[in-house]
Parts: sequence; structure tokens; C-alpha cells
Amino acid sequence: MSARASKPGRAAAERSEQSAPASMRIGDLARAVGTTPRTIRYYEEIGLLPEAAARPAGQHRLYTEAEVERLREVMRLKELLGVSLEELKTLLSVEQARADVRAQLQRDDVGVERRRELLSEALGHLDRQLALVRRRAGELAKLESELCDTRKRAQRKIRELDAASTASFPPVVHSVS
Amino acid sequence: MSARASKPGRAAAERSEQSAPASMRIGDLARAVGTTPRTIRYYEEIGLLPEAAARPAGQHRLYTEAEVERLREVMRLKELLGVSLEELKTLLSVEQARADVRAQLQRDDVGVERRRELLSEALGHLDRQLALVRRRAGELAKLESELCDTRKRAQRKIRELDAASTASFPPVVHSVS
DNA sequence: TCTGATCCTTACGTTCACGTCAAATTAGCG
DNA sequence: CGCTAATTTGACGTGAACGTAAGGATCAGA
Repeated sequence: MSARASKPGRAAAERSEQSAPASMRIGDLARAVGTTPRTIRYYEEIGLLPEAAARPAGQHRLYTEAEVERLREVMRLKELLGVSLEELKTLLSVEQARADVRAQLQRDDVGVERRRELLSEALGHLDRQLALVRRRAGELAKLESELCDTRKRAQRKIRELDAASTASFPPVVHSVS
Repeated sequence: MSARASKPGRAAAERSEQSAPASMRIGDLARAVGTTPRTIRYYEEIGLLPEAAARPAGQHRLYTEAEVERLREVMRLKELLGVSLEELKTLLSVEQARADVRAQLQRDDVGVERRRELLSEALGHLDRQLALVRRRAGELAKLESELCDTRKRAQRKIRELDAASTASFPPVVHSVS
């Protein structure tokens, strides 16, 4: 509550200019994505988010911009797919796999087979996610068109009423609050 | 468990042929929509479903086909919009309003103003529902396209791997379990 | 160094949306 | 009329997803 809105300093390092380590604390992350520290800790606890890298246990968690994106994505999927955090966790193994692939592709000593495995696994997960999304999208589209129809019918009825009343009466003007 | 699958009789009336009162009991309704009696009672309890018409309290609830449709719609909205039952309740006032309009439009002694009120109220609710549906549909569409992109990239990488390996090695055939 | 704000862990509380159990009733069938 | 399956109300239990409170540690700034 006390004056403390923008607080540069600790994170103001911004090192050189790119790939900022930009460590933010849990409260900052929470505000950035619109949630609470508790939720973030909970997500970490159930393994939905990775434990903030190598933290001396008892120390403050530190996050980067990448984590902001990641958490945003998690919350988005949760919201849009309406799945449990447990299901979400398995769904999100895609992201993890992708991260793994990224990390491993950097190294040269990883076998081609392994790469293929990782990639095709990720592909499988992606397909599952896509199928889920498409099914829901389809259902939503159907619902939308039905609602549109209903709306049109309602509007037609109103116009009929208007026509009938203006035919026999002077215009009934009662403000539509 | 004991042999009891199709049990005609009580509900086998089917009166004349149309507008069947077809009273089904709570278990039948539950099976028809894929839920449990408990859930139906709960929905009634919180006012999401209307209390089964004028029931002598302590008597069995009886439902018609209309209720089946209604409940199906409720569950569909719950699933697709991912809202709380409380929010759903307010959203569903549309259906109630529509039912009211239907009922009132049957009678001749209802004023034109009243009809207009009911209809435009329903229209408002419909618009709110539509806006909600459209927003979600849009978000889902965006998510879908993003997933597609990701998928394409992954596939491209796999093809690249394949090309590279088949270039320098004999075809690596390890069954993709 | 001190200090206020934030964070840590642990643990218990809460809300939603039902599940489950019990004892008593009711409905349809033979 | 008797039997059994299904239903009723009431109450308590449950899992998911956090909220909240306590007591102590940490962090960045003056």
C-alpha cells in the first residue's frame, strides 16, 4: 500500500542489452501474469512449473521473462481447454520436450536417434493438443451459430411486435433503459 | 447389476403419439444426459434447474423430454464456457426468459409492452452469451493456429534430420512403437 | 547496519461440485 | 399384498485449487 509502485534497482541490471537475466521475484511474476504468489508456488509444488533453477532452499525464487511467457501459456491453456492441472501437466510435456530438444540440439554429442525420438514425441503431444483444441473449437462454433439463430428469431419477433403496434397505435416511445 | 436394462411399463404410456408427458425418473434422466442423480438434485438445489413441477415433497421427481434437452444444454454450456455454476445460472436466465415468453405469448391477455420487455431482455442476455462464446472461440482459433505453426516447425526439423541421416547413413529402421 | 517490504515454509482453512452412506419412502410388478 | 429396485432427504466426506495465517529468513535501499 505504501508508495512502492515501480522499483528499479535490483533487476535494473539489464546487463549488456540482450538475453537479460532480469531476475524478478515471485510477486513480480505474479503481477505480470495476473495471479498470486501462492498459485505459482502451488504450480511448482505439483510439478506444473519447474522448480526455480538451483535455489539454495530457503532462498527467494528468481524468474526471467521466459518464465513469464511460460506461465502465461499455462494459464491460457488452463483457461481455454478447461482441463485439470494434472491433465495440463501431461499436456505441457510438449513444452518441456521442446525445451529439452532445444537444449540437446545445442550440444553436439546427442545421437540422431535420440533427437528423432524427442521430436516425434513432441509431435505426438502436439497432435493430441491440436485435436483437443479443434474439437472444442468446433463445438464452440456450433454453439455460436445456434445462438445466432436464436438471436435472429428473437429479433424477428420484436420487429413483428413493432410492426403490429405501430400499425394500430402511435409510436410507443418508452426509453429502453 | 441384476438383469434390468430396458424397463418399459410406467413410461410406456406414450399417450396418443405426440407431446408425450413421458415421465421419466431422475435415474433415467441422469442416464439420458450422462450424469448422476446426485448432480441433478444438486443443480436443482442451487437453483440451476427448476424444482420438478409441483411435487408433493417426498415424492419422486418426474421429468419430460424437454428437461432432457434443457439439462443437456446446461451441461454443454458448462463444459464449453468453463464457467462456475453460479455464473451459468445467471447466463441461463435466457432460457428461462425464453420459456416465459413462450408461455406468455400463448396467452392473449399479456400487454404488448410486456412482450417487448421480455423479448428485449432475452435479446440482451443472448448478446452477452454470444459475446462470451465469440471471445472464447476467437482465443481458441488463435491457439489453434499457433499450435499448427509449432507443429509445422517440428515436422520440418524431423524432415531435416531424416534428410541428414539418410544422406550419410543407411536407412535407420527402428520400429516406432 | 538497520529497516521495511517481500519471501520462505508449514499448516490449516475454504469453496466448488459433487460422491457416498444411511434410514425411511415410494413405485411398479407379480 | 409383498417384494425389490429406485428414490427421498439429510448429513458427512472428498479432491481440486487455491486462500490465509504464523513465524522466521532475505533482500534492496537509506
